Amino acid sequence: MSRASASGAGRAREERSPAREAWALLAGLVHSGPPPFIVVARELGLRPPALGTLRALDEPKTMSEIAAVLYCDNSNVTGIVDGLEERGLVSRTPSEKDRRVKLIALTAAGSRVRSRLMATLEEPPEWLSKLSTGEQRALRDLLRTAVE
Amino acid sequence: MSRASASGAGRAREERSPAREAWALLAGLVHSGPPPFIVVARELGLRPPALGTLRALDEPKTMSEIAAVLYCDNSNVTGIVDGLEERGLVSRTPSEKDRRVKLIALTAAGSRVRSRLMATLEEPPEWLSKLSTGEQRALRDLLRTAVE
DNA sequence: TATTGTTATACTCTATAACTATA
DNA sequence: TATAGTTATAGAGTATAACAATA
Repeated sequence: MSRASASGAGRAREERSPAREAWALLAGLVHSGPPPFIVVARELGLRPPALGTLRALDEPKTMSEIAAVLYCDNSNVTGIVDGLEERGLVSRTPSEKDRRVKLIALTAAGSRVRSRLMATLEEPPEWLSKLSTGEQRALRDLLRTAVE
Repeated sequence: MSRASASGAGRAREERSPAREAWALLAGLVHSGPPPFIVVARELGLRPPALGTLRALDEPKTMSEIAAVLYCDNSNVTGIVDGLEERGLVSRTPSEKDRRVKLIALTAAGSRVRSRLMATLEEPPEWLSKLSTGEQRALRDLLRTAVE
């Protein structure tokens, strides 16, 4: 029996799924260093959910929208925004259209903190920077295709 | 002035750094759905740090090693392992070489939970599965290069 | 009635510091 | 002395349920 024993369709010279291998390789690369998000959170003296809230505030958002971004219950956002408000990083104002809704927006100080955060997160990791420019372009083009 | 105004070396036809764009595209793809790790944690009734501990236990590890994987203080691991031990998912036994050290190992039940976890995490996301096989191979090869 | 956000509660995660038991 | 792990403490994150205000 020299035929492949894997479960895939009947393709000669069976190979391990390239998608699965790519995904495993990517996980290994991404987890190879300290998680940037946690590192930045410590530098800024904020906890990850608070930082995730700042990241989401590219424009003002409601409490519910923030809960959706954080994948947590609505009730948690109250405390998280409370903390950010006490630090003077966000403001909380009722919407004029529907007074049940509160709009959370960055203050000037919050905008500065968010800029520092985004600058760090947008910095490519070492494994990516060390690829050749041609390889970086090839990767970029593949990811553009994936985004469609 | 038709020359590029960006800060890079003097290359004609300046382009945005392909590494930065690739990194931004990747972040967008990875954050496009609910975080699998959090989803699985809820399904299994475990919190992310407890799940991260199980994931790390491909073989027995010390408390300190687990703390390093979780990027948290040593003292936190006590409570996390306590919870896993109460659920019968891990065992805690002193090392024979150095009795200060405790070795944490999966039980049979813990091994089953870890298998379910890993099966989910290893599943490629939709954006990757929908690439053509050729594109998947090209991505895999690029990532192999990055790993070296 | 339904929805947005808050409060109350209980539990988990987290860092710091002090402690123990080994080395 | 130094190290591995624990305990104590205080504060933040989390889900559930009940609630107030608004729609």
